[in-house]
Amino acid sequence: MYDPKSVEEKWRRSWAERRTNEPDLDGAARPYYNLMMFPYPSAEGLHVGNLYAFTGADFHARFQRLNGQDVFEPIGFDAFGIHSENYALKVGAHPMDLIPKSIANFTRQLERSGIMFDWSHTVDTTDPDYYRWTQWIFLQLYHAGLAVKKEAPVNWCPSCKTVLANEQVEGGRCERCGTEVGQRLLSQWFFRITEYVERLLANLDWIDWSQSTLTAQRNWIGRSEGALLRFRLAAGGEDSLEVFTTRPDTIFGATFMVLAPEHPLVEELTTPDRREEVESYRAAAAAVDLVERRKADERTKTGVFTGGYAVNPATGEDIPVWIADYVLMEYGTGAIMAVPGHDQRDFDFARQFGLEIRPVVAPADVVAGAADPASLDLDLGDSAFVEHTADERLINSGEFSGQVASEGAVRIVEWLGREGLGEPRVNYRLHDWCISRQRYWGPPIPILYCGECGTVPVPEEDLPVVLPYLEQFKPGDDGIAPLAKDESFYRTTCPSCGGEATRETDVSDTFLDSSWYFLRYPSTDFDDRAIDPERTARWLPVDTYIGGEEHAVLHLLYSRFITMALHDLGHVPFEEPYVRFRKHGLIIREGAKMSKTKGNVVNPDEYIERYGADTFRTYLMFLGPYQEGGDFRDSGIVGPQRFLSRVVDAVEAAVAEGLGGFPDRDVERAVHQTIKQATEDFASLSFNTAIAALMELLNALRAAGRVPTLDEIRPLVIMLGPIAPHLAEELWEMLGEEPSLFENGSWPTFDPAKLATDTVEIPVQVNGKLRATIALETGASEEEAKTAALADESVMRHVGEASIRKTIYVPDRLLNLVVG
RNA sequence: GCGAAAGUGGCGGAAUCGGUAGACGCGCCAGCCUUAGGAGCUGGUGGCCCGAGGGCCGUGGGGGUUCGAGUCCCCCCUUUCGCACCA
Repeated sequence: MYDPKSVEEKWRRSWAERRTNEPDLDGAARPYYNLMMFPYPSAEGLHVGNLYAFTGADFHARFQRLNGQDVFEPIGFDAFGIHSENYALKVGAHPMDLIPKSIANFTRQLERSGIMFDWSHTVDTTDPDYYRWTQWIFLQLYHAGLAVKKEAPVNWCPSCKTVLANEQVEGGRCERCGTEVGQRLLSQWFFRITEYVERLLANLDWIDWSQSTLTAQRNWIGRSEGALLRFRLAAGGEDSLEVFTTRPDTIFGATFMVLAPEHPLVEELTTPDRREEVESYRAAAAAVDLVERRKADERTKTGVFTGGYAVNPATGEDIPVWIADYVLMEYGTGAIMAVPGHDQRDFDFARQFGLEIRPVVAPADVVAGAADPASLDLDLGDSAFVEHTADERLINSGEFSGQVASEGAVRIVEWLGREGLGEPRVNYRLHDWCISRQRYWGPPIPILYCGECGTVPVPEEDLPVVLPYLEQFKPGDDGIAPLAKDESFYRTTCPSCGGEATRETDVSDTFLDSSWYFLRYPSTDFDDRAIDPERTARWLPVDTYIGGEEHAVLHLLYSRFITMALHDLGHVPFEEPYVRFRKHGLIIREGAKMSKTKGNVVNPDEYIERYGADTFRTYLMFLGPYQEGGDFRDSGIVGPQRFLSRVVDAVEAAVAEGLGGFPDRDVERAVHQTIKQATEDFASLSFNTAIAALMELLNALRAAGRVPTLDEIRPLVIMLGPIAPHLAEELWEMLGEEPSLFENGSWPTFDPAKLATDTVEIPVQVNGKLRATIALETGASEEEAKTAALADESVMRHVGEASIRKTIYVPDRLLNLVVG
């Protein structure tokens, strides 16, 4: 009789007493750091998606443990951020009161889940003992010149008079009041992640990560090679327009220029007669929020002519300068040379406003048939010519006409370079990381502003800058950050001159909290240092990190950057934090995405209460391939439940019978086969097939009412350890072994010799179609196989009178007779 | 639009150095046990045809390579996820 409740309670208590899950952080001989993404502790409690992620990571951890590793598996809470703050606002509570309750609830749920967390090393990002070190990291970056203040646009709700995160803007409107959102320029703190972009990119070539995650990071970084070109203004003067282009070969086709509406030279270029129109266009562009502005969709191109001209450095022609919102200030230089012949966006724009379209690239065969490539009329039809071929040629491009385009590009840049009008340039999509948040629920940025000394970092010994308990933490009616309303917080004295100073009132981004939490876990015992050198050297970098793909870019990229920066500053001895990263899949329910509005969210508590944590774990990992996710169907959970209960029956029967050894060769082979299969599956995180293999073994051990021997069933019990740890521990004890399984047990090994069989069943095909299966001695020769096959009635019937033209024989696998 | 992944029984899913498609589980069917069963045990279960010996079809669709294709190649369709006017 299997009673999960009592079994699980018994072993939960035993593990806590024995400190089974707390490795010796200073003395472990084979340290293995198994990390999972720490959760945001929502008030709703633990989501099954969290548990799915953690359970898979725990399967892996326990497998490593049984293989002799000293596994460190910590957990913590990512509790700062807009999410908590908004929830608190919604329910009319204070995050400082709410979060501890949520954490307590999460902890209770996690403790019942059977995951081998080391609860003596947890982290809570909202704890001053944690965020003092988050602030310390800010200071390290500040002193290294990697934290700088600059102006940047933010979303702004004119009704709520507050800054909004991109996620808070829905369809161009404020998610709270429905007012149209605009932009505002604000001075904010940035981390100069772009300084590290080449290293962040280069290391992707060797870190062992899920392929799709690597690709996502590469795309996010968005490296593109091209050139920076300078266009003088036709009106003369010092200023010139700089553009980034990946197609410098098309410069002869640049018939106009387009600037982002916010571009600083718009003012200078605009002629008096155009001023009114330009101003109103700029105002309209500023009224569209950042999110909406980027939604390409079906938006038709808009723009206005500034009245100004620039000089195309290749043709020497004056070309008109326009502004349009399809050019983004934050990419490249915020200005483009428009080549409507070879860029669809420019083409659309030129069509819209009747601007000249001049083709300058053509397929090689077209050029070959032309008399003079420097003067070639080409009809583009309804779209720009953008298809790239290796041999396409330049046309209508002066002395470069007729050259292969890719070579022409190099020549043209060289040519312009001699005039000081251009140079090769690599551009990135990645921007510096804005860490300022004009909100309440985050760590205050440790900076002071002094009338005498200017910007002053808070001295390390004054950390933490404690976030005060503010009754009114709501983002203000006046656009001022919540902390800016608390005089007792922001009024202070300057540590360098002793004069009056004010504190920075923005808090930092949650992603900063999570960018280093894994560095803290092993060092939580120390309150005089963030990262203990010895502990860090022993346990880091992380051996395996498992998490969701939704963090493929931001969190994983930011934490790589912070680690790299700390490495350069001498705080950690490695520059990549996660040796191995594996993404897990997403879990859906009954074929549909889980959501609160649909009311189909799985509440782990209910299932654990009803079936026990072991059954729930087993089902979560059985329902599909871990790295791809799966469909949680209530009807499916009884499978694992029956399986575990049959394991109990089998072990009880084996113990009652009390026999050892391997009396049955086929069963012994099945045991070895299963060990092989399960070992490989566990190593590759294929937990669903590992569980299936154990089910198969159990079926074999119990076939036709047989009772397994103790030796037959012991490996099964051990391999059940990572899957159903409480039950495996109970059965381990039942087998007379010394608890804990995870301290004393070791993963079984298989004997390749025991895998072999005397005979094999192989399929016989005639002309590729299966006609029979025959039993052969293992390793039988082709002749023997053929003889046996031809003795088979069904084979003979299909061979008939025809002669065998060809025989394909794969020993122990297949025989195919080709007749005709 | 770009990028990534994926389409297999009634269902969740196995099997990809090309070699017996459907492991394992759910469900379903039959039988056993039981006063009873939303319990347990045994066996069966891709579809169609059938003269009961077998035959044909079958991994989103269409072509191809091969003795042999779920697996490799080309074209198309669908779904999911990420990015999205990136110059």
